[in-house]
Amino acid sequence: MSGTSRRTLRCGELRAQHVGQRVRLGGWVHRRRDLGGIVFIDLRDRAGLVQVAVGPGAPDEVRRVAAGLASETVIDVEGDVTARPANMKNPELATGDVEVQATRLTMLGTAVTPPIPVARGKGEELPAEELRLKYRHLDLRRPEMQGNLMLRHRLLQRARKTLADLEFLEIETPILTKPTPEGARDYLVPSRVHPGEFYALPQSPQIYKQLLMVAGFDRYFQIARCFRDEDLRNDRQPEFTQVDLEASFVGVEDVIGYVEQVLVALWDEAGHAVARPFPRLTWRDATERYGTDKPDVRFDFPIADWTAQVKPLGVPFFQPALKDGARVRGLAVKGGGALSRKDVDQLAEAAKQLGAAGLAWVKRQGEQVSGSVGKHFTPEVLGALGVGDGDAALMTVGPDRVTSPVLDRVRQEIIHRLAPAPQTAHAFCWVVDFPLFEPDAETGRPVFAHHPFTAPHPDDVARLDSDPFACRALHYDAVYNGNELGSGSIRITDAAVQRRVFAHLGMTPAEAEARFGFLLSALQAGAPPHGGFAIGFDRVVMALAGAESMRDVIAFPKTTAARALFEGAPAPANPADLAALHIEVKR
RNA sequence: GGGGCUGUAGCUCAGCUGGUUAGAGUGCCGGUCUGUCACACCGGAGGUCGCGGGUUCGAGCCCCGUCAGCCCCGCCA
Repeated sequence: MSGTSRRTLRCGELRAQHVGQRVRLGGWVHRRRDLGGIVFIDLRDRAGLVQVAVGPGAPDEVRRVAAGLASETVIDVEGDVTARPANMKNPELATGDVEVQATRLTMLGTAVTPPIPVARGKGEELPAEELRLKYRHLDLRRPEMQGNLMLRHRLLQRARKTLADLEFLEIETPILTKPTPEGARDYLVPSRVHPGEFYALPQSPQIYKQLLMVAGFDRYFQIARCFRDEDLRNDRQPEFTQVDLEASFVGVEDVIGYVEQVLVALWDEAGHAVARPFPRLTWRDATERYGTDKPDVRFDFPIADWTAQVKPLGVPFFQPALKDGARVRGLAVKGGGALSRKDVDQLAEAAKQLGAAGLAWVKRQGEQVSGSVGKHFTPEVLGALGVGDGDAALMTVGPDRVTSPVLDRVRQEIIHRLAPAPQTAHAFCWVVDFPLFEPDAETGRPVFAHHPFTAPHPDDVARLDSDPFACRALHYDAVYNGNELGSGSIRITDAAVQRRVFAHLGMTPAEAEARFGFLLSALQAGAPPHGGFAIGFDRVVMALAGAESMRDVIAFPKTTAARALFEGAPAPANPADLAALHIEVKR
């Protein structure tokens, strides 16, 4: 299959079975070892490395070319595949049992000395990320990056096949869409033919896929590129890929079932067996036990409410907050005695940065109790909290909105520092029963926690106006080892309910009509019950590739300042082009 | 928008309390070498210490500003 008119097969595909054959190879000079009388060339392509030998018996022309080959030159080699003598095999190389004795050798593409190395020694540091992005064509040649992108390809194919087998139809939706006032900032595209008007790049195909359900396509999916003009993170790029799906005549169970099948297939593609169904926990339990809506449930190490046990101890650090009705919450750390004073100080510093008053700690060594609030605790009290010999307790006090993120962070840091054995390698879970509203950061007024098309929980619809914060949404998140892999919901299909929701967002009926009239009129045209999900595909690849950064699973990613260093985007526009778009730039 | 870390040879880094001519490994160039696989050995070239300003007799090192990359908070319906 890999053969062409200019090669027999790929370099990395050679095996003992090819011994005796004459082959023609094309590839990049990975490394060259010139021993004088004999030259070895490691020739590389996407399949791997093979050693080409140019010995004293090779034609003079071949020896002359081999002696002058620079790294990363593209060459065309013809030669005989020979078995290596036993003591000259290289077990670290898939092709290490054989080598190619070159009989013909030509340079196809000369290469200047690469500014960053492609071939890297064991333990050698990677070049600065800035340089890796600037010389992306070289960075992408590295076997690690080739492996990441080849895995990404296989996962994409597997997602497609899995959904197609489940009778989902792959349908494309527009990239030039309508700006939306809510949610993330839009990337805007000016219209040439309509002065002063703009398209937006989609933040997700949300409304389109709902329209496809109204149109009767029943099950839709798309490998969708999405765009959000927000500040970036290690796992957030301004353009990213979702495995987006939507289905009709479904409930929460159906959608969760489809998504589990896709995720299990993707993990299988990467060689990991994962059991279904995934465990579920409610949003309330997740935030109570883990302090976050994306808990890492690989570790059975929950946050506990210790208010009842700690309040009677009269610890000065806790008293003022306890008077205001706050709770003391903490973590019983098995083996926490191993945490150094420096560890604890750093944890406390991190806690303060997240708004905690501080982080109180106690260590128990037999009958000895020490720590910042140690003198208030006895072994008996600690035992009741689950803190045994050699363990530690870390705790803080305050409103849940502060203690939850603080203890989430502390819990993650402790897992990182003490590196306990996980109970499972691949811990999926569903977080369900999210609240429909959350308080606005400034006004405290209820605002939608998700997008405004999410259906309220049927048991809570009656409380929509009277007690909005108590209303749950038919919204669910897929979480893997503490990472949110995606979210979805059952949608509102009643136009009247959808109008009420828009009114909740502070939109007048006229505004709702102007912004979402096309959705409202669709819902009145006979809308089936429907719901869906979007899997953050880049995060899936990150997890399965073991990549530290999303940039390592995207061929041409942006920097944290949303720049493309390779091609140099964004860039100032030509004044004539701006004029044609009716745009004047103020600086 | 805010905070932190980093920026010294092509690359990865060291550079003490501010003090003479800024170092190492690797890559590159030249040489020796017939079994290496990060080949080995000998020799050599290579520096706007990110950029701008300031303090000082003197700045890679201290101060201010700025740019870039990375990490985090805000943000991401």
